[in-house]
Amino acid sequence: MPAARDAAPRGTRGMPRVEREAQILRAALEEFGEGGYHQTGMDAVAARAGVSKPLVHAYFGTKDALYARCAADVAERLLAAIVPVVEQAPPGVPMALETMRMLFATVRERPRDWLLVYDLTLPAGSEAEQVATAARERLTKLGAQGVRAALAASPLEGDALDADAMNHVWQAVVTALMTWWFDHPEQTPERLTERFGRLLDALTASRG
Amino acid sequence: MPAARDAAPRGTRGMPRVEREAQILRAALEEFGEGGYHQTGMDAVAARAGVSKPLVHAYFGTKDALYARCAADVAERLLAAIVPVVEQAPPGVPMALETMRMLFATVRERPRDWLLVYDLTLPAGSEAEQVATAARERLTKLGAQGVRAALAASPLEGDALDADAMNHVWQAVVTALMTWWFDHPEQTPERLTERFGRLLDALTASRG
DNA sequence: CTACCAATTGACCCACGAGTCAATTACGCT
DNA sequence: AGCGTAATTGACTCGTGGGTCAATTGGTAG
Repeated sequence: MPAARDAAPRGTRGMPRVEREAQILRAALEEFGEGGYHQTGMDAVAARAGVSKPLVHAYFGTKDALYARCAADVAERLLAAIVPVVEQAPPGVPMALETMRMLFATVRERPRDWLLVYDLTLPAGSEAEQVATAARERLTKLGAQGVRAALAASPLEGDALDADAMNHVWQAVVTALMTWWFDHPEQTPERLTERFGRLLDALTASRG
Repeated sequence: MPAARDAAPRGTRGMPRVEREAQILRAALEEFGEGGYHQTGMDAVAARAGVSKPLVHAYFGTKDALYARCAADVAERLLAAIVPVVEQAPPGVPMALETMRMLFATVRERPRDWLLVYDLTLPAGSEAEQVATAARERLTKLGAQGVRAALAASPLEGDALDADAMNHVWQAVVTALMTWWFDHPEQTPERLTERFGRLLDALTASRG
C-alpha cells in the first residue's frame, strides 16, 4: 500500500502520489456521476482510471470512503464558487441567478458531478450520505439566501416553514436544470441561467 | 406456484389471490419508497408482507418486474387523478396548482410512492426504468400543460427548448415538495399547494 | 551493480442477495 | 375420512462485487 508521503526519496515507482490520486478521483467522479452509488463498481472505477482495483483501495479505502471523498470534493468546489457571490452581491433574485450561474460554471466540464451531492439513494448512515447531506445543508444556507430575501421582502411573508420549503424548491430547480443540461450539452452556464430568467419572467408576467 | 385463477374451486389455501397480490404490492411500494431500488431486497419485501420470498417471486416474477409493476401502479393512479383536471380546467397557473394538489392527494397515505416514478438510479435498460420513464413522459405531457400555457402567454415567448426546460423544472418542483413533505408529515395536500402558491406570489411580487 | 523499498497487481476469499425446487400444508370435493 | 390440488415455504444454488494478501516490478541510494 502507498505510504503517506509525497516526496520520493526511495522506492518510487509509477506515478507520483498526487497525480495518481487526482487521476483516480476523476475516474470515480465520472463513474459515480453516470451510474450513481449502487450501480458503480470499484472495478469500473479502477478500469476507467487505468489501474487495478487494489490500488484504488490503497488510495481511498472503502467504496464508501471513495464516494465520500468525491462528494466532499464537489461540495468544496461548489462552495468556493458561490461564497464570494453571496458575500458580495446584494440579496435578491439577481443574486440567486448569479449564484446559479456560478454553480453551472463550476461543474461545466462534468455537470454530473452535481449528482454526487444530490443523490438520495445513498446507504443510510454511511459516511457518503453524511458528507452529501452536510454539503447540501451548507449549500442551502448559502445559495438560498437570495431567494429567502426575496421571500421576506414580499408583502405576503409566509410562516417559518415557507423559507424551508423554498430552499428545497430552489435546490430542486437547480438540480432540474442540471439534469436537463445532461441532455443538452451544447448549452452553456450563461444560456442556462438566461433561460431560467426567462422562465421567471414568463411566470411573473402570467400572474401580473 | 399460484395458478392464474381467482375463483377457488379446488386446492385452495391461504389468502385469495387478489388480496395476497395487493398485500405484497403494498409492501413492495413501502420498501421501494423508503430504500429505492438497489437498497431494497426481495427478502425485505417478503418480510414486510408477512410471506416468504418464493411467494413474492411466484406472484410477481423478478425484482425488476416487481418494481415495474409498482411504478406502473403509481403512475396509473397519478394519471387517473390529473387527467380530469387537465381536461376540465382552463390552462394557466391555477390549473397547474390544482394539478399539483391532485398529485399530492393521490399519494396522501404514502407520499414516497412518488419516488418510484422519479428514481433516476434504476438499472439502465431494465423494464423498471422503461416503465418509470414512460410514466414520467406521460405525466409531463399532461401535468405541464398549464405551465406551458403560462409560458406561451407571456410577452417573452422563449424558444422551443424553453418549454422542455420548463417541464423539467415543473416536475422537479413537485418532487421537491414531495420530499419536503416526507419531513413534515403533518402537512396536507391543500396546505402544500397553498404554500407553493405563496412562494409564487412572493416571487412575483419581488420582481414586479 | 546490488540491495532496498514503495508502488502496483493477479488471484483469491467471502458476504450478500436474486432466484429456484422439492417438500409440506390445508382447503374443497366426493 | 381420504384424495387431489394449489398455495406456501425451508433450504438450497449461484453470480456478483467489495475487500484482502502475497508476490512482482522498477525506481533510487550507496
